[in-house]
Amino acid sequence: MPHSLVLQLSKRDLITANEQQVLLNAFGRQLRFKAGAEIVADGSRPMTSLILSEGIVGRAKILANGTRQISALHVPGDFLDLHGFLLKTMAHGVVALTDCLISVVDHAVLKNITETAPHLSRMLWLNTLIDGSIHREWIVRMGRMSATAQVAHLVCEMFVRLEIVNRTVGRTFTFPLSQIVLADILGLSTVHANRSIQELRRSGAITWQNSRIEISDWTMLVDIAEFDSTYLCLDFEPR
Amino acid sequence: MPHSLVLQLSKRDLITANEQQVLLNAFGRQLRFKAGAEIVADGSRPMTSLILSEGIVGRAKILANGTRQISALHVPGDFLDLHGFLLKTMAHGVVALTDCLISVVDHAVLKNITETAPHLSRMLWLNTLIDGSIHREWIVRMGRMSATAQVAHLVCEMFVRLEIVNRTVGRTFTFPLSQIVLADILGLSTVHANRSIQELRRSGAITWQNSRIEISDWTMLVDIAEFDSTYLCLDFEPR
DNA sequence: CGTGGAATTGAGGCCACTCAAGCAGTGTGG
DNA sequence: CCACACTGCTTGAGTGGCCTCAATTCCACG
Repeated sequence: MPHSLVLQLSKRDLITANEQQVLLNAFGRQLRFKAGAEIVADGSRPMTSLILSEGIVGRAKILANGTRQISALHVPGDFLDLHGFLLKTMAHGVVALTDCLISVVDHAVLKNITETAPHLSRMLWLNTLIDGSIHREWIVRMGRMSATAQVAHLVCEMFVRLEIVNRTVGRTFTFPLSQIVLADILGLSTVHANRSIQELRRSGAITWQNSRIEISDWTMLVDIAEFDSTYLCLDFEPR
Repeated sequence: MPHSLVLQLSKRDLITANEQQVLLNAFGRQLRFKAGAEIVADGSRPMTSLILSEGIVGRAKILANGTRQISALHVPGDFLDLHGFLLKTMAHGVVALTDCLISVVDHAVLKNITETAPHLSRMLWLNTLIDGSIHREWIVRMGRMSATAQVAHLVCEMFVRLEIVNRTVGRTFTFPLSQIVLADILGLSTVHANRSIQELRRSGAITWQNSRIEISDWTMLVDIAEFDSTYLCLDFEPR
């Protein structure tokens, strides 16, 4: 089984054997983090970028009043801070939401790829563009959708993203995030996140218990969420 | 005066005379759009990317119930859809919020740059990474900040971004967007956007009348907005 | 069997929403 | 030159979604 990163890239364009080799050679040491651990500190200037191999990770920002907002969610195969390669200074923290396994790539190696492997560089660029596309969708979700629709949208997105890296089984997947974390993703209070999840359950589109989500009615779920997967860039084509 | 795009890139790293030439040679024909015009359609597959020379542009998505959410705002020197180069299919529309002047770059030319000019390619990549960084900040803003703080944050961001491209005069700048558009940016109703602006005016941090914003008390404004410019990537350093 | 974290429920309040009307500035046609 | 539309800003009133605080239940685990 290829690494989830290769699965993700190969979903969007052909990654040659040679390019795969370059990528895997770029991987340095592996790190493990416990759920709740801070992986990259807000304001830091990392010299490496991180690739998630197992677990779920969030990009988070803590506000003055102590509240937290999670601005991105990551599944296996995602880069956690590829943007740090060029942005240099982190404007948010990166936090493990479950136990995680992570691989490290030196920025020097990334720079070398940009100097010698144009197509692979474009695919890494694409990786960050998909990040951005997801961000925009979240902005739309947060700005104009009801709490219940937001939950539905998140479930749709997670299902599709996890399916690409073979972390779904049929119409089900495990999603071991507490409702406290969910609330920080959706920009809601814990109480209201809970009630919104309940309402979505009552709709009959999903069942969700003990970190296990089953999509009982995909059509209904998509309808509630107004979900259109275009923003996830799922087409295989030359880039 | 160099083009605003060069101003923006040169703020973050040295752009050589040769690189500037490559960029300006990439510019194709110019287009004009009236305020309110659709520049790129949601779902389309453009073969070019657009650079804004004059005016203000938004990336927007219309929901089923007819409401609109603007997920990004663009000032002169910004690429409007550089992400379209690799994402291929637009997952949102691009709309002129004022009268605009725009330059066109063929994707083929961009591809050639990625094949032959690694550093310039990284700077274009950086451009899209800053986009993404702004998206994340907006998510935080929308998820966890009060309406008034949101307005304050937007004013801070717009001031800094416009200052880089010389569109500010002292502590003032023109911001010719209606409150209807403002509401679509902030994810609020028009009425509440209006009341939030009024509250910010009452605080004494700004005056805002007839599309002209003056920042009377930058420190107070930053304080209300919890504004930290790190996410705008304003440091000049090798990338 | 006690403990602690997470999920759930209840009650009350506030922030933001909708609907609707009034006002001000600007452009247009008679 | 004025009546008039038209658009955008402002205000009022009433409603509802989401919030806070607090208590209770549930469940995994030592």
